[in-house]
Amino acid sequence: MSDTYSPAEAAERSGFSLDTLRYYERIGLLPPITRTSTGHRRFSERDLEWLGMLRCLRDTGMPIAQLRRYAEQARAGEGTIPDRLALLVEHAARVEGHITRLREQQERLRRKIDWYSAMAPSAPTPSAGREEPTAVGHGARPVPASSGAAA
Amino acid sequence: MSDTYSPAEAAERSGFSLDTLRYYERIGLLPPITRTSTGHRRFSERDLEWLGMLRCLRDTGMPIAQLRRYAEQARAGEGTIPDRLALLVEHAARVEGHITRLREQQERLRRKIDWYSAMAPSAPTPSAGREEPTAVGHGARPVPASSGAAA
DNA sequence: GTGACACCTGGAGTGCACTCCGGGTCAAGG
DNA sequence: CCTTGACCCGGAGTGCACTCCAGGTGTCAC
Repeated sequence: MSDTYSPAEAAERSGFSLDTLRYYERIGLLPPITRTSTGHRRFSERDLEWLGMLRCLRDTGMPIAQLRRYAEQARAGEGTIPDRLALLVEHAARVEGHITRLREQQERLRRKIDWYSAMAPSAPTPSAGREEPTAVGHGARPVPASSGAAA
Repeated sequence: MSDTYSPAEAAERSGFSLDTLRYYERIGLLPPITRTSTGHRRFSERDLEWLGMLRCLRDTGMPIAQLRRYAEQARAGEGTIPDRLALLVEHAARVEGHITRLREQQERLRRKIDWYSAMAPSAPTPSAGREEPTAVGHGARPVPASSGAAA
């Protein structure tokens, strides 16, 4: 218990680079990390757990700014739990949507690949008017790019 | 047939902004778009289909540089079909991996949300030593960030 | 023919999330 | 002691993918 980790270990275990760990601490995604008497960081088990959460949220596309709000709330105590809950629920919904969109596009990709596969090995310039399936499915996406629905 | 579209229509149908369409033409993701006598672009049905493909690949995280190679090959004729096929297959695999990772993280997120839900409405600072499930599952990710496995 | 609006160009600017740098300190084995 | 490698800091730099700008031309309904 009460194990601590060097920056290098923390980096390895969290998957963030050393620079990123320092950066995260600077911008407040991490609490001030405990230091040895000579100023070297020592990451606690708790820090590592928190890094795991950050990893999860970053991997699912949460922007730094939002992460910051979340970190702030987490530091502010249990009164913010409803806020944090709302934030996570909303995020999970976005992730869900993202996965769905990704799957649709993956399906389209698959069709294109099938078409290429039928093309590549056997048919040497058949010249038959077989159109490329570029426009398969999805009746366009008329979203005027206003909302920040990217990632 | 042989419908054409104004830049605004092309933007609406493809979901790219006008600026992005011009940018894409400049960097060679789009072939030189047909112009009216006065220099205004007219997008063909074919252009729109190609834009749909670009949309699919961008949405699934293919970087511009790779898209460029793909566009180049597409312009180079049918001899490049095996290359294009390989590129898409590889990309589809990456997308698959990405979806998988996303689902894992989504699951973790769900557990965290459950925990917060149990916390928020009923328990007013119970002070019981119930640890946050930040570290649930996944025995860390010891990847030293060397390969470009992000996105 | 005139006002409103769409479109043109090249180049500069933006936002995000890191990543690198240089110059210095610390820790530990031989 | 001395070297080697991990670590410290603030700040500058990078890469990506757009996005905006200024100044000018086209189009079209009224």
